[in-house]
Amino acid sequence: MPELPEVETVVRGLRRCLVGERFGAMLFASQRIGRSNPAGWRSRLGGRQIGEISRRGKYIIVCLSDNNVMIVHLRMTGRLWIKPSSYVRGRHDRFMVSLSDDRRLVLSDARQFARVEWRLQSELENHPGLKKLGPDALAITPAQLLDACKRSHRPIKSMLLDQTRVAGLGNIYTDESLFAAKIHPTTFAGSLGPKRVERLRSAITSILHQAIDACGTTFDTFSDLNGHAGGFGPCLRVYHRTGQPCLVCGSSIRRIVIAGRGTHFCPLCQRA
DNA sequence: ACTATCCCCTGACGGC
DNA sequence: TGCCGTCAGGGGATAG
Repeated sequence: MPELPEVETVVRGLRRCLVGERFGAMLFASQRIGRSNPAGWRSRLGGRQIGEISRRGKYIIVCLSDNNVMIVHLRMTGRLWIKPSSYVRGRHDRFMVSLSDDRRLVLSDARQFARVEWRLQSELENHPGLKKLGPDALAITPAQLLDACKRSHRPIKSMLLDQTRVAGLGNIYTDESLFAAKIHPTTFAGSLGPKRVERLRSAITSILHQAIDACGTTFDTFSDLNGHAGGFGPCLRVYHRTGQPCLVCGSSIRRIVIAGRGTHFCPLCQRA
C-alpha cells in the first residue's frame, strides 16, 4: 500500500528517468484506469514532453508540454515501472505508454484500484481529490496539526488517515507514528494537548524521512520503478507485529480495528 | 461541516 | 487437493 514514502520514492525515480523525455504512443489503457478522463485523452499523450514531476499527498503529478498534466494514484496495489521495449505485457498491467527512446512506462495493479488521469494544468485546482487535500504530512506545521486535532471528533488514528486533514499518511505510518509518539490510537484527537501533538508531528516527520531514505516499505507488493523492494520493513515496530513482543517494553503487540482499518499498538507504551 | 458506512477488486489464507 | 468464504484497504459516493 503505497503511502507518502513509497510515492516519494517513485516520484524521485520518475524524475531521474523521465524528465526531458517525450511520450510516444499509448499502447493500452484499461477502461477503469481513468474513468473520469476527458474524451480523446489517449491522443493527448503523443509527443508531449515531460516536465516537472511532483507529489501531493499520495498523488503523483507529471507536468507535460502544452499545459497538460498526468495524475497517477497507486491506491492499494498499483505499481509504476520503466521497462525496455522488449517488455511483454503482464497479467495485471493496466496502462502502458511508450517513451521517445522506446522504453515503456507501465502501470500494473492486480486490484484495479489505481487511477491515471489526464487534465489541463488549469484544471488541477479543481481536481476532486487534490483540492481537498490537507497539509502534506512532511510539511505540516505544529499549529496546523494542532488545529486539525482540535477540530476533529474522531480517534486520532482515524483523523490521521483522513487525507483532507493530513495528506500522505496511510495505515502503516499512522501506526508507526502513534507508537513512536506513545499515543493510543483510539485517543480522541481533540483531547490531545500541544505537547503531545508536537510529539506526534515530530514522530511523523522523523519516520517518514527515515522511510524515504530506505526507499519505502515493501509489505506486500510495493516496488520502485525498477522492481526493487523498499528497505523500511525491518524498521517497523508495530505494523503487522500482532502478538510479537514490543521492542521497547516486551508487551505483546495488539491489533484492533479503527475506522475499518487494522490498527497495531503496544498496550503498555501507548496507554489510553 | 462533520463523521460513518458501503463499495470497488482480487490475491491470500483458513476451514473443512 | 480443492472449493468457498472472508479479509485487506485508499478513497469516492452516499447517508446520517
